[in-house]
Amino acid sequence: MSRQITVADVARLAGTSTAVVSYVMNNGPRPVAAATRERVLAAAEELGYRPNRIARALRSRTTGVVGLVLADALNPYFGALAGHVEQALAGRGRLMLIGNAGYSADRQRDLVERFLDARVDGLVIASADAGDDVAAYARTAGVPAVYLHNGPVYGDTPVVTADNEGAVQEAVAHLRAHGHRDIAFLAGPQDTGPVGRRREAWQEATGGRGMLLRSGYSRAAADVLIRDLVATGAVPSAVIAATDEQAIGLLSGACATGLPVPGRMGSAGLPGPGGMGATGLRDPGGMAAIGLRDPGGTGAAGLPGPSDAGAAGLPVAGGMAVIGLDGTPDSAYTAPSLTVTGQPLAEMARQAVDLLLDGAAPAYTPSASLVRRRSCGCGEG
Amino acid sequence: MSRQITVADVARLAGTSTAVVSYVMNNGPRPVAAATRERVLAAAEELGYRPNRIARALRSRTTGVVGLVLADALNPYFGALAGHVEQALAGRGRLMLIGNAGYSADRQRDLVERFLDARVDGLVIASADAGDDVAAYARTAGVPAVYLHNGPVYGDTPVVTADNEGAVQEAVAHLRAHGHRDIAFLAGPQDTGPVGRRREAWQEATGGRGMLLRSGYSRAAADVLIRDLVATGAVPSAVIAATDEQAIGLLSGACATGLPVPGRMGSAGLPGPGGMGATGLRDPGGMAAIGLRDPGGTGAAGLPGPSDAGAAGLPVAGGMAVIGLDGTPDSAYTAPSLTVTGQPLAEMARQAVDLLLDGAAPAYTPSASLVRRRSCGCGEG
DNA sequence: CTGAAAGCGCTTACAG
DNA sequence: CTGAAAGCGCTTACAG
Repeated sequence: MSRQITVADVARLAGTSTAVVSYVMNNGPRPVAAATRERVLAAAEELGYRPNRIARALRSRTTGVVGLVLADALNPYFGALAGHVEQALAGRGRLMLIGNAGYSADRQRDLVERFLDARVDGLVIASADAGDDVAAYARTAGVPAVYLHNGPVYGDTPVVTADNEGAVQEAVAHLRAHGHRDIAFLAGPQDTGPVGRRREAWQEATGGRGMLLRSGYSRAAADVLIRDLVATGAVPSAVIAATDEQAIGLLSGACATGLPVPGRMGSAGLPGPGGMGATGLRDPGGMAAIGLRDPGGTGAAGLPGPSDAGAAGLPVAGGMAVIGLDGTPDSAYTAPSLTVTGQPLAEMARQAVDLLLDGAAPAYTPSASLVRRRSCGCGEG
Repeated sequence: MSRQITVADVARLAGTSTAVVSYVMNNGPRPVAAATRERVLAAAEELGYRPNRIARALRSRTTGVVGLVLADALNPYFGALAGHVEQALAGRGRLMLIGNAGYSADRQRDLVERFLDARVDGLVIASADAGDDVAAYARTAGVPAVYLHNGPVYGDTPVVTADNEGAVQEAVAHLRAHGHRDIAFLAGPQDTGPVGRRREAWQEATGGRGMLLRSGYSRAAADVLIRDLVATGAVPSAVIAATDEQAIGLLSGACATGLPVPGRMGSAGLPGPGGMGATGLRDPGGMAAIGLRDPGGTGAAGLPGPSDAGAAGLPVAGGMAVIGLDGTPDSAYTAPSLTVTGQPLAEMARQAVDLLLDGAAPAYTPSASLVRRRSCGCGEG
């Protein structure tokens, strides 16, 4: 390839100065006569001139790049969030550097350092529970930062989140409408952050009735948890999972152990809409009906199957309704389809980007509205 | 914040020149006396000096940033791939710019232009079927590029992919071992790229027996497809889905319509391991046994349930075994758990990065090995 | 409205 | 092994 085309080349061909070329390319900060402008544009076009963003960045101290730090790049919730942030940034002419902290506070800190070194114009932190106030640290270095999804309780960095409390209230009310009285909550291992706020909202809405369950945030962790509960016969009749990942793990473990979701099986036992949809609303008395599952015979495979749990004669026999609180795209195509309170991820991403770039405080907290599908006991989907 | 610390500040404090500071910070290209080196390091430490990467980039024409173009950032397969590329890049001290083409050739082209403007040191293209040879275009501008997962058939840009043919052969052999003779294949809307190679491998391995199905690459598309098939009674007894997304959509639609996966139901009808695992291998005669599903009663909900399809008297009644060909992390926690040929995404990402940075041709095509779970008819998982 | 020139913070021949 | 100086390609006071 030949030498790079520079402002000097364009200026020469247009018969003007480099300053004017710059004014034209950037639409400012000085006005340029229309005729001159045309000549410059024509020259740039003819030469195939592309401004060197690195040189511009060095001189103007702005790179047009924003860094995104993700708690867990492999988690579809954060993955979807990243996609929306990239979109919002692209709409504002910015490029996005991405880094995965993998739930490590050290790695998160390290990532922030590297982004600062790369002279990003700003930082979006989509963090998990742990870690120190890296956004405040970034501001020390003169780089604006916002938290998305979750931020430290103290400190004055703005945080963009969905309406966690409202989401939980909707979920609780909906399960109540299905006749559940005791509604369990599946939280994280420890829960500061949004999961904690969701748990508190659940406690408030239910008066502390119902089990508090905990597992890691992975599908695997929730899968193991529900298998254990099935084995001990302590399965709740309804559970709100703090995250979709956990809800999906619940569904997976339930399927593997033969625990029906959402509700009790019809006598023929098929988990199709015929068997479940028609009996979606339970007897509102509260105690889940004890359904007959696996009446002999087929449970002989030796795995801890449904018959084992059923034989214990515990409430598990009625099955388990599940609601997830994230509303990731994945949740629509689980088996059964997952009822969620859908967080408006695109809107949250847009708010975070506007906040970062304009300092515009979000006008409202985007609300998460209930998406009724099958796992709660509704017949749809 | 105060003025930035520069090489000049460090040089002054260390009593040396800026050239020597640079030599120390970069370990070259000239040697530095140990004593001088110590003084420079101490001065840098004392001042909290952080090299300005923008200035370095302008001068040395290398940014330490690599761009990743993704066909679809919201697809977990590409999401997982992105995570691994970021990891591999971080291991080599590089930062990653990410961009989402959203299956649009135009947007992909645009992204490449912007990354080139940002002076990335290299480009990794994880593209879908469509689009022109953007990697060749990048090389025109002097920027190396590699394809990951998929690349154009012609042209001399290196492509890193998994062993698609081997994966399909394994999947076919495994379904045969389960007693299936006619094995369907779910391809994309059109299939150049890896999906096409997978389809061809299927055709070769099965001699063209079995249905060729097509749907979009989303879960939703495969979900709709299987619902249609159930409605018309044309459900294959075994299907290999070109992508995990499609396989998951199949599972979802199957659950919604009451179509059992993987196989025929035991008489008690529970999809637990007891009902399925014990009868995992079908009668090897070939024709799937027609199981009795939903023997009256519960199918009355009005939705197109299993009884509707079953009443048509077609092979669907035996249920459907499913295998996915990607092996994304998601696939382990579907309901039922999805049997896949697991692509070694981390290894592929590493190969692509090494190839890009060192020009080192991969020593081998990473093979995709079968992960047996439940959806194929195995009792595990 | 336009031009000549300084300077962003580095790296790198070049000369010693 | 070290130093003085040019120069990467822009933007931006400053002077006209």
